[in-house]
Amino acid sequence: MSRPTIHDVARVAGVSLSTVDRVLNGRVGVREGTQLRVAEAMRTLGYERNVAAANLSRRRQYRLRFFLPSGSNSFMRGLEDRVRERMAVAGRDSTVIEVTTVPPFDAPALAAELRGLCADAVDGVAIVATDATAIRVAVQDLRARGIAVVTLVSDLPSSERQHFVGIDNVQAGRTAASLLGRFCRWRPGRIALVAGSMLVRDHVERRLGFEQVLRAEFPDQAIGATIEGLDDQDIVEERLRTILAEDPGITGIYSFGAGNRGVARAVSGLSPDRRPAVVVHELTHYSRDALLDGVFDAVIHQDDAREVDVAIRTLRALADGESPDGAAERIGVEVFLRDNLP
Amino acid sequence: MSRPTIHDVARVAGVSLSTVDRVLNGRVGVREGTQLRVAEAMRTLGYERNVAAANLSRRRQYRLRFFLPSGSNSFMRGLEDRVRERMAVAGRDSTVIEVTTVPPFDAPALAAELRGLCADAVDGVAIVATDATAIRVAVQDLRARGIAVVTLVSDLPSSERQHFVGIDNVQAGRTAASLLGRFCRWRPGRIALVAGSMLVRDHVERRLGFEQVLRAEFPDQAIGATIEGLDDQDIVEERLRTILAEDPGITGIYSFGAGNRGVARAVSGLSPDRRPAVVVHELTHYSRDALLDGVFDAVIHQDDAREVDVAIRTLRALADGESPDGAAERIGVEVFLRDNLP
DNA sequence: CTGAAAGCGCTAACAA
DNA sequence: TTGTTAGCGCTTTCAG
Repeated sequence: MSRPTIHDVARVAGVSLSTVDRVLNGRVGVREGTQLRVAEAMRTLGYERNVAAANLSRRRQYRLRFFLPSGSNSFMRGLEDRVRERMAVAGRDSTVIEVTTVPPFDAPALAAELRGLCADAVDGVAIVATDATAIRVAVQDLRARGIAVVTLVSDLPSSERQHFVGIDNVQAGRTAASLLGRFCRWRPGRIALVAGSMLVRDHVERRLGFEQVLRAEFPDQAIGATIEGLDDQDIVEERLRTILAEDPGITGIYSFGAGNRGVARAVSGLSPDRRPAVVVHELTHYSRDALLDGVFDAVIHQDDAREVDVAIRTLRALADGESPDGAAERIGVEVFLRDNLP
Repeated sequence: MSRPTIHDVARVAGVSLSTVDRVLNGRVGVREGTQLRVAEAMRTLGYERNVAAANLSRRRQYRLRFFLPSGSNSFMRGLEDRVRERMAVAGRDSTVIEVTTVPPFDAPALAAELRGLCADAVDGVAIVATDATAIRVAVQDLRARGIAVVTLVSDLPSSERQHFVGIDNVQAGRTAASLLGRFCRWRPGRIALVAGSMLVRDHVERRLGFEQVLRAEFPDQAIGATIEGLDDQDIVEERLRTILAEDPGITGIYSFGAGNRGVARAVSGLSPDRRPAVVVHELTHYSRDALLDGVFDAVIHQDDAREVDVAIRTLRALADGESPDGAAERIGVEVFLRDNLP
């Protein structure tokens, strides 16, 4: 009726509680035969350890640390807010969370921070990775010191991070093309691309996915001019204005970096009937307003609150030596229109 | 440094553990003055109860029960699968879950089941509601017996259910219009509507939202014929075929009931260049295939796995007398294209 | 009205 | 190699 406890296991195996505890936790100093008897008892009883009780007894604390880029990027600031919200209530799950911000795109700075971490002060870290060798090495170091590592939002492939919490950016690009292609279907033309920096892996992936789908499925839409806005709204605005003035055949815009405010300003200058369909990334205060004003048609989004939660759960599981449940914790590419805003 | 415990509170207030416990749990038999001293101590220490320890001590079990419609509706069967997945691992959170299926749209049957529930066998129930007075009364009864009640997927407004876990269907309809309007923007025509039954509240709401947006924002698209498919794929297929044959000006189809297979079959009979844009509800095995085949353009979805999780968390919180965190647990209207499928 | 003591399921010294 | 014992933070008898 109620779940079996170590007492039951001990009784059935004919040993003491401590012995059960030892084999349960894979500690040394138990004769092979005894181990087998205990394991057997567990199996027949269908024993499952009560994690809450174990944590209570052990006074277990999960000490986690988030490394986020500093700067004015709205998405990152939102992400930080979400982390701080979790910080405030993390005590309930016996975990303490800390945040460190580091200059964006500054691999040496991040690597230095990571190197400074002490294994008996932190159980796991979540990092918004910059794709650099220094970071890969730092991650390898952390793992060697027994610290769990997940990447958040931006991945670091072929490193020793144990998990990536974020969206598939190729899929995001494909989705954008799928939307824009349909939005412009009966009106052949060119779609302008606004990148942040093609040096950032996410942006390259988004563009790749976009081109794949647009080429294959929407031959009446060509890829027009591509501008690199460096995630700066003013640069984006100015270049985009120029392009739009030069080419009246632009039917759509896909912006896959930051600088949404620049896109909004450039587009809202146009007369409504000439306005192209616009798809951008990340739902923020600004992109939300642009959706509501009818300046943007769709926003491709990743759920930052969910990403933070998943990162926390994943790090806790990893710290306990469990393997996180990938499927359940997947972060999807979300699509927002004016009408399904949260 | 570590969180204060009732020991600390007791010491500061100059009382025993039991007294702290009594005021903590609002039990009777504590002099007013003592109560205040204890409350004061809690405040100054910033005491927060350790729920895990409390549940351990109390050997608390959350006993929850889901009532789902039986029948072949793919979405409901998927929902049931999700509940059963949770059942299997619920023990870890000291909760036991049971599922009861009842004939769909059969209010008396559901009401009878609910009436049979015993308060000392169940702490909370989640029901996929049928909008009927008998159910409202049954819910009132459950609440009177101290059982927590949430509605799932389909709400029962102005009843005593404590929470609704599901999407806003007006918003879903608006989103569909927003998509279809854009998909057909440069090609004036008529959009055909496929309802399940206009007797079901969800469907009425979806249609309402759809009309609102289509009328206001996409005047070049009229609302064409509306068919009532009774959630039966064969009926849907036949009627839709008729309509499509009669009216070559149909640019889009919005199907907001079940019967997706019927829609897919009717549409795939058309030559590709005459094919209307198609938006349907609920991502299932079938709608997924239709998306991949390019027969459907978009699917409006609600995340059933998430709904089940949220329902469980909400019921647990309600059973503890807490008020669930509405904002964090909101279920959004999701949009899937071929390219952002999970 | 208040307090002492036993115990929830598990872990961690410390003995044996 | 194994067992005994005292907690973790809280609840719950049962006395006082």
